[in-house]
Amino acid sequence: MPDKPPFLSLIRELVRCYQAFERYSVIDVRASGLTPPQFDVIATLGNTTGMTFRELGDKTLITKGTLTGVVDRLVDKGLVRRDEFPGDARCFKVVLTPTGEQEFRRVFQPHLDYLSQAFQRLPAQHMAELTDGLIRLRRELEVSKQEKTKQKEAA
Amino acid sequence: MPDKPPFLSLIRELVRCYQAFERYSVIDVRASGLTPPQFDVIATLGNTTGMTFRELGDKTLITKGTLTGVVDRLVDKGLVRRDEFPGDARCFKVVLTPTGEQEFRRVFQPHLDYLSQAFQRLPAQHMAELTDGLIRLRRELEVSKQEKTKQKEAA
DNA sequence: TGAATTTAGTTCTTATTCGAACTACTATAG
DNA sequence: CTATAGTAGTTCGAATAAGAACTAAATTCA
Repeated sequence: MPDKPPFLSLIRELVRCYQAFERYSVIDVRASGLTPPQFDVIATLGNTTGMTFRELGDKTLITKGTLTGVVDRLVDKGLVRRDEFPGDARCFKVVLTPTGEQEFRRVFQPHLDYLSQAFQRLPAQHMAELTDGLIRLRRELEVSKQEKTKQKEAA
Repeated sequence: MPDKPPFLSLIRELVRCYQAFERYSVIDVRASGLTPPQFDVIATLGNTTGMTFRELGDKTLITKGTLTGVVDRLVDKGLVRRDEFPGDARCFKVVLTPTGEQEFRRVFQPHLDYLSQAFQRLPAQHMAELTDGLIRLRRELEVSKQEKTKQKEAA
């Protein structure tokens, strides 16, 4: 059996580490009564004056078709509102309602505290190196994706 | 504004890096006519004599409820079969059909080649360090999750 | 100005995704 | 041997998820 190329190990560990994080995080998120995407939206809208679907989608990485449904359910729960967007009638400004603000304060900081517990035993130096490594890898992936997309468009 | 704790940057980059990888990978996977989970199942069953739902779920990280549907659709496509499992009437052995084997050979190695292109510019040393860092982080997350789960059970 | 193009959100379809309840079968304890 | 507990898959319900088609509004540009 030939040696496994190093990039396969890296992919494997990237995926497993991400999943381990999600599995840890979701325990606390679900306890709040919100789904992970709903939590993500509330967390993103907190301490802002609201934003359009496009902005919200860019930050949460939720595609617009999905975002419509997520926001709908948050509106049903009374946590979020679609406001007019002055100057562009195509847009909405998605804003936390007072109840939504309250919910944000109730769940956000505690969730950060919860997350921080899992990182306590990692030296800051180690975290910084890992962060840098991930940034570099992401750049490579984004560049490669650009190249592939261009190849497609050219065809 | 206080400094952002290092663990938040790390989380952010872990998530973004993972998503960047998925977005790059999925371009090639979709071109094969399979969905990502379907591709994952085919890739996992390739070069094996088949395995139970439980094994398949463990390897692909797909939960059993989801796996039923994924396997159903692969059966519909003629790529996979549910065989009897001798000795335990509760189990199936999920196996690639000859068409499935053919599909595996058609898509698997080319996908690895596709993936490897994105990693070409990263030094092997760099990949190895990043892999190690991810493993350490995953351990911390798994340990923390264990602790949280135990706390819940105790309550 | 007016046609063509782009952009913002919604809607629709198909496929996951998870958790929980359920069925059938197996293993274990007494 | 039998009541109980555990395991393997399926089914169900609610929520995502991506992409494509669609509507309405804004922008470009001839």
